[in-house]
Amino acid sequence: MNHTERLPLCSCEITHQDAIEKARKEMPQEKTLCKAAELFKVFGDNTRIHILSALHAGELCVCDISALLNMTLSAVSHQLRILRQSNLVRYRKKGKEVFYSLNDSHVEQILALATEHVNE
Amino acid sequence: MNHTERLPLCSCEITHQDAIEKARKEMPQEKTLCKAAELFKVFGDNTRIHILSALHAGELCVCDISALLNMTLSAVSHQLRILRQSNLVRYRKKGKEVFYSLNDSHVEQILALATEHVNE
DNA sequence: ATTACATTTGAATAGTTGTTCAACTATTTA
DNA sequence: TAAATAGTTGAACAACTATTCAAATGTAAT
Repeated sequence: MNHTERLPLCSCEITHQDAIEKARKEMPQEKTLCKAAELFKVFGDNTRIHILSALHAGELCVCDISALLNMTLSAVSHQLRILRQSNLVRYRKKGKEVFYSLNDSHVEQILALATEHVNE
Repeated sequence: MNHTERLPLCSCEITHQDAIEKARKEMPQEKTLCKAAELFKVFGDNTRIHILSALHAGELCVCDISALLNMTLSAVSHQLRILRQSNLVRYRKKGKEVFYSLNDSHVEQILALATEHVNE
């Protein structure tokens, strides 16, 4: 018995092995896809995409974002932490204020492509 | 008393009104951002992004996808429903089989941009 | 030092989401 | 018509996530 054989979880008998092999070869490597999913997960939240979109116009302090989105400072700060951890934003401190800005030109491209898509 | 006045949820006194106004003017409209967030939410799942990536190589039946991702038919079918509802995939039936394929060239562009991003 | 204020953080909670399991369609074949 | 098979669907459960609240930082002004 060949223990390296994949045990298919589906009960299908008919699979198109050539098509499957083609897909397997052409797909990006596992790690890349996982990272991409993580990236999209960050974009896939209404608050965060509003923050990113706002920062596209220029840097803002946490208070500005809070006022702009009409959300509590705490909620905004929590989301900013996630954006920081994903390296999508950077920040600089000036006195008591913290100014955030976009960290990566990819962000703007991805945003632009998405808004283009949703506008058909 | 002006009831149209926004009640800021943050306790900040210092906001940069000009920066806020600039952001407000330049941001896409609310509906667009929400739709974009919904789109990214769909991309932001490991299973779904694997499916989309696999379909980039060509159409596959549900059983193929199930075998390729080593997941149950049911789990795959549930995710395919979400992809269908988002108009990201289309399908054609042939006998008992259902073949899925990508529905939109934007999908491929967004995927490509994301993989480019995660590879620094 | 003390106060004031912008921001962060941790815990708690409510809501969302992905997978599984079992039952159900729909199509083909015998 | 009956059996077999590819796929779908709904309910249930576990895992995750966004917001709130309260408390804690850190910086500037008094």
